[in-house]
Amino acid sequence: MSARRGTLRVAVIDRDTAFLKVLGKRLDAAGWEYRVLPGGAPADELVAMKLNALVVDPTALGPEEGWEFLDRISGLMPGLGIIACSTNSTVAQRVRGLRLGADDWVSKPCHPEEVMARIEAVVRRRRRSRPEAEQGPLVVGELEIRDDQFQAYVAGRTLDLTRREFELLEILAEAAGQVLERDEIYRRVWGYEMAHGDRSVDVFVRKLRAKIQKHSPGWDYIHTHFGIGYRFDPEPVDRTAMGAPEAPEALSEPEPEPGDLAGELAEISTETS
Amino acid sequence: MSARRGTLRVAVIDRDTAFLKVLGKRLDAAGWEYRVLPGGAPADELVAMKLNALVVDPTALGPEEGWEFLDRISGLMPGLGIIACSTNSTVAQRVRGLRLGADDWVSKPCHPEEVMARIEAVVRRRRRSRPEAEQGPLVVGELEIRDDQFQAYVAGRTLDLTRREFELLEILAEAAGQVLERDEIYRRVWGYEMAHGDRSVDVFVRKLRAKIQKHSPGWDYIHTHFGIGYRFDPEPVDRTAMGAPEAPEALSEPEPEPGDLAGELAEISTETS
DNA sequence: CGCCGTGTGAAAAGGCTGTGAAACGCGTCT
DNA sequence: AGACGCGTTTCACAGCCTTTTCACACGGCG
Repeated sequence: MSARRGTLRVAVIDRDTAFLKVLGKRLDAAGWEYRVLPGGAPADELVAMKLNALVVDPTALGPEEGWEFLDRISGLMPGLGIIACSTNSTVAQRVRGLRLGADDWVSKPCHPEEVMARIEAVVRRRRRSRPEAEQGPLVVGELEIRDDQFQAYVAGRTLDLTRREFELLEILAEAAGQVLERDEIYRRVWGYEMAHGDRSVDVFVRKLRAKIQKHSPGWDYIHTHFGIGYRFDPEPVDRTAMGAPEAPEALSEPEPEPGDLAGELAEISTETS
Repeated sequence: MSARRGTLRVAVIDRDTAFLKVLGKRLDAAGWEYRVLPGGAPADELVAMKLNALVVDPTALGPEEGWEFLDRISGLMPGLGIIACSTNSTVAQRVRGLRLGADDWVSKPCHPEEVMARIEAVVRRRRRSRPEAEQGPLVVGELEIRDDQFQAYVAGRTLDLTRREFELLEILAEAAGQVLERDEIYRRVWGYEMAHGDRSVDVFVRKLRAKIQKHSPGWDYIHTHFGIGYRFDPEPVDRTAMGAPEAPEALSEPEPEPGDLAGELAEISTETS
């Protein structure tokens, strides 16, 4: 996510000036990028910030709004580390917060160093379980996706993706092999709930496909799952499917052997049927 | 990993009997599988236990051994959730533990419910970040049902189920062994009340049967209960019941032996009588 | 034997997606 | 201010896939 390795991008939602001051100093010293938000921020804004973690005092948002926020934000941004941090919390509150999606809950007063260690632990937990180096440029098929550039490339040439196009591609590529529902895609890219009948996802998929194919024909990346959504999976385009009437069994087509994950996944796609 | 969904497998390394007793009671109540280890256990033994999480009091292992253990085990089993839990810890100790690889650090005395909530949070985060790692792709008979793909497979080959077909199969398979009434099936798949005389469920059961049998003949999965509904139960097809004139006694037919649960249930079904 | 519930095949209806283009919002340049 | 370029959103329509409906055959059950 972040440019440098070891540098994290964090947002802090709190009004506790003393806490903010002390924590801010430490964050500066560590060289982390951070931003303080006085109160709640629009969800799509938080999505756009590409955060690694979020430190939030639920009580700063109001008695009920805090819980709603935890619930909503954890659903909207899976992968974001959420550390709740409040004064005078009860066991029941902490349990509720953790169950709603918080990854950790620290009781104030607390040492900023410990808060940072817990942020690191939460973020590390996420990265560690992704064997693929997540911080490096993601390379799939002929595509190279650089999050530090907000751009994708093929053979070093830029695809000229717009911001939304890039974010859509990023979301899809990070969940490569997995089928994502339209609603979830919309929620994670646009940051709010999709209205019924909204075709934005479809339209952007089309634009993405066009730009990708222009630079990397010979590969199919985004597959449609009828009635569900889309799946990102780079695979060479199947030439046998083209209208060549002559039986081409001589040239061994890439028959997906059982047990081969790529092969399995390939057959799910709509165009296979 | 674990047999049932929602069930976690945990090991606790501690000597604090009071803590162990209280926590154990809660773990039992929640139905989690857990094991208490008095002291350190060989690393390979821990690996073999296929744990979701590990609760450990570093001080129970000795002044220095605790740190070494955290370091070693977190490196050895990335993906394992590690919750440290000790009395009278200092900020420096907690920071050190978290940096060494612990995912969370709870200070005793603590409420077992909070410990469990924190375990859940740690495991949840690990799972969410590795979607492809099967969080339980429900395997029954020769069938493999993957909800992250909205598809079912036999020997790695997709059944090409449509969305409704998949949802029907999922509902049935999750209630494997018990008979579901048409009304309930309809309500859970379609989301609203079934109109009188609606044959949709029947039609989709037929489609499902066709697609399943095409890929997995030799097994019966969906059984009809006259006047009631359907029951999902994978069982080898009974060749003796077939009116096949050619004597196939050479190939040993899988006779459902008495005492076998699947066999017993089988006799309830319509076609058996 | 007759009734009712279920299996089956196919036609009809409905919904979903691909696609091109127009409309809109926004910031920049002249 | 107005024109312009750019990116995003909305719209309409065609084509295809899915779902629903229907008619009929079959089989259990009283």
